[in-house]
Amino acid sequence: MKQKTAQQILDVAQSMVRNRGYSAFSYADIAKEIGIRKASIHYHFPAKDDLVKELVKRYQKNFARKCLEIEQQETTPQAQLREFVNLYRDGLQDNKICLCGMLTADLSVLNSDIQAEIRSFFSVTESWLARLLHRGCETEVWQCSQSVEVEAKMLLSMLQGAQLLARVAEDSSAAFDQITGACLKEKLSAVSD
Amino acid sequence: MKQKTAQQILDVAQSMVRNRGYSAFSYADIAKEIGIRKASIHYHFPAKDDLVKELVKRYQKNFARKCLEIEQQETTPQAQLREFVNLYRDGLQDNKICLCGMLTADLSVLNSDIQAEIRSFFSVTESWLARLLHRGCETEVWQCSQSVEVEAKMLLSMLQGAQLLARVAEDSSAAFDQITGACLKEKLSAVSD
DNA sequence: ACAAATCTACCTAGTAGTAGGTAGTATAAA
DNA sequence: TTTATACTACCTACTACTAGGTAGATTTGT
Repeated sequence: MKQKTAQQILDVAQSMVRNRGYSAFSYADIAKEIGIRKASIHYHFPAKDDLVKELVKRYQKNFARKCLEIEQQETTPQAQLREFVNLYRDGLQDNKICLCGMLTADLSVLNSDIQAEIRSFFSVTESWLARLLHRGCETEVWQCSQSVEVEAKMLLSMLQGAQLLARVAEDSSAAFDQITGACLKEKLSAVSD
Repeated sequence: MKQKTAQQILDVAQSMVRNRGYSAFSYADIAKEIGIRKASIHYHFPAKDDLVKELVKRYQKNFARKCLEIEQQETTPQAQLREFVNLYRDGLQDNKICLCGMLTADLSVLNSDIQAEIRSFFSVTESWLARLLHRGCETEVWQCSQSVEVEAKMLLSMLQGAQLLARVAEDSSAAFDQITGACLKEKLSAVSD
């Protein structure tokens, strides 16, 4: 039961950042949502930046865990790529985008500690995706016209952009699927499922 | 000379929104930058939302004009696509991204008027790009595996995402070029210039 | 003189953050 | 076993400051 409130604060904060961004949520918002006082949040996270930094760390940890789970499934690279893309569908129907995607938009108002944390997130994710693409090329499941690193950057850009553009559509998830589906079709000529 | 201050306000506001986002700039920031008082800004734009709405309208108008200029150049579709992508390089070195891309991240804190204005921007841009792709397909300059509309959405996503991800790189413009360059290579097998 | 534009001076409501206090719980000493 | 100490997790009540916004006087251009 220990640290229950702290977790709750992080959960609510994450939801708010993913929906509104860094500058558009306050300790008062979180306190109201949970039903505690602002000061209690300051007890767990002295400053807003402490909270957000912790948020990014936790997010990266969870994301890395999900990636590892995908990696450990004994399926084709195509299926793994599809699973990876599916991670980005999470929260879309509630107008939430990737925490780090949102914070990248807010990057210039964040302190350098958090900036570094965000950079790290993308760096790690990019490497993971590049490794997946590399496995696909090695097993000749698909061919990579350019370096897997650049291809990974491209895919990541497309995913972040698709999340963003999905927000302006009536049905966010459907819009996201349309865009990424088209991209997957190109990357993975024929997918079974 | 009429409306000189209003233009100046819009210019500074645009720069700030593109850099920090909607919630992270204030009338006080603009006033300080220009060297006038907050109240003077309220004279030209009674509420923040009036200012931002005007901002989006002006942005769309300028963007549409640039697109028209590209369209009227008597070059290949490839060159026009390249020119279009180049529009998205503007401001990157100052950590600025597309105004509407940024505001899409802030979408849930914006009023429905501005939301509609942003939706319109993407709708128009998407149509323009789809038409360009269509011309390319018709003249058999390149082949479109899927509908030009979906292809346009995909490209737009990639551009918005590339702008976002470019922010976390040391050299934003270079990162942007790397990502989009790879994408253009795929789309435009061989480009002359 | 008139009107447009800008000013000073203010308001209300919110922001992050702090000071100090209070239950309840765990630990340690007598 | 009682008592003293300290810690966790919250609270109320505040500070200093910033937000968007307004009223009304003053300046500026025609």
